Amino acid sequence: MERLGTEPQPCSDPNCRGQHAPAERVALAGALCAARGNKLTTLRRHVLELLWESGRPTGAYALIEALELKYHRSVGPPTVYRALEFLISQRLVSKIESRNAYVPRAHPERQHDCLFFICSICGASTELEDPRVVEVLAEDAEALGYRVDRRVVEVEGACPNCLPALAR
Amino acid sequence: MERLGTEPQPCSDPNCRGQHAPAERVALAGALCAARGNKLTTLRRHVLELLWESGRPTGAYALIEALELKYHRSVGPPTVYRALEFLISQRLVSKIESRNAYVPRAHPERQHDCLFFICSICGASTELEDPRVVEVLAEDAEALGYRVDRRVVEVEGACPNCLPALAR
DNA sequence: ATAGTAACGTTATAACGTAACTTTACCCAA
DNA sequence: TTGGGTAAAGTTACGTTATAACGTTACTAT
Repeated sequence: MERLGTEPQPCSDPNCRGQHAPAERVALAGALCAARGNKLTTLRRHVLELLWESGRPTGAYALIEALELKYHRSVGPPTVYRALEFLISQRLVSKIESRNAYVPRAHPERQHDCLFFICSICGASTELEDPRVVEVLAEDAEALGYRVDRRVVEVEGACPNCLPALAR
Repeated sequence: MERLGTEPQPCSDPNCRGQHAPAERVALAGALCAARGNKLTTLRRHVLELLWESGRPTGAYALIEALELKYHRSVGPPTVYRALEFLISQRLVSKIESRNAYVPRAHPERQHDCLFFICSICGASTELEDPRVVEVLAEDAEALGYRVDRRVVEVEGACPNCLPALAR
């Protein structure tokens, strides 16, 4: 395995849910890419930064607008989609399929697929790792004779912040 | 609860995975709608029939083409999307979010959300019901303080039919 | 220098989905 | 039976998400 030296270290808590500053996240991402022999170019880093700063699943076209606003660079859809493709391949980002939107991953160094809770009121999402889900799906796949390549697990609902507002 | 009389009865096996003829499925769907005070109109029935006959997740625009071919009726996107919306509301159809495609549900009389296995080679999908997934997600939601409204669980992989072809 | 390659830019278009308004079909009450 | 109400479907136009195809730039390595 690669040595990270004095570079930023991943958080050791599987369910910390990303309570870290965007800059720290992006620095770790750069280190991970380098260790894997890939490049987190300026464009890719900008997209990742915007995702961390957004705080909620963000669409590709919203990213295009944000790139213009914050970094004064005007890019076409293919450019952003390619950056997203790269970030996803590096496990730095996941797509939320039920929203056609993208979120940064808190633990890019991990192999597992994530599980997402999405609040339909405020739009925020929470990433979670639960080996039980993986296990149960693996058993079902086994019973069906399926080989599993990828899991999409998204739970839509109301988050703890928004629930009280609903009761009112 | 409503009485179904001599009308078609749902299959009693939770994991039968829809080994029934499309016509039988559509008849059951009509009975269910009627019992709920809703109408499975001709258009809605045609869409449902096409989905059963397709055998794999099918996009809205593919349905539009199929409607023209099989029933010689030319419809616009809103018409098909409205039919799909109705069928989903009646639990007769689910959307596969990771594919932007639609599948008929084997057990429309059940409340639960389904779980789907999708073969990335042949494109076929398999519907499954697994209370363990629901339970685990409910526990996670509880821990996060989330209220669950809807679950999207889609597993992409290779089905038992296609796996052998891959090894070759 | 220059050839190879990876990333990015550009144009156009495909694929998916919906808003807003009109028309039709059907039911029911007077 | 006729008119009025309502649910469904038709129509037009457009918004949103994603990709194909091809050109350009920039770095790397010899």
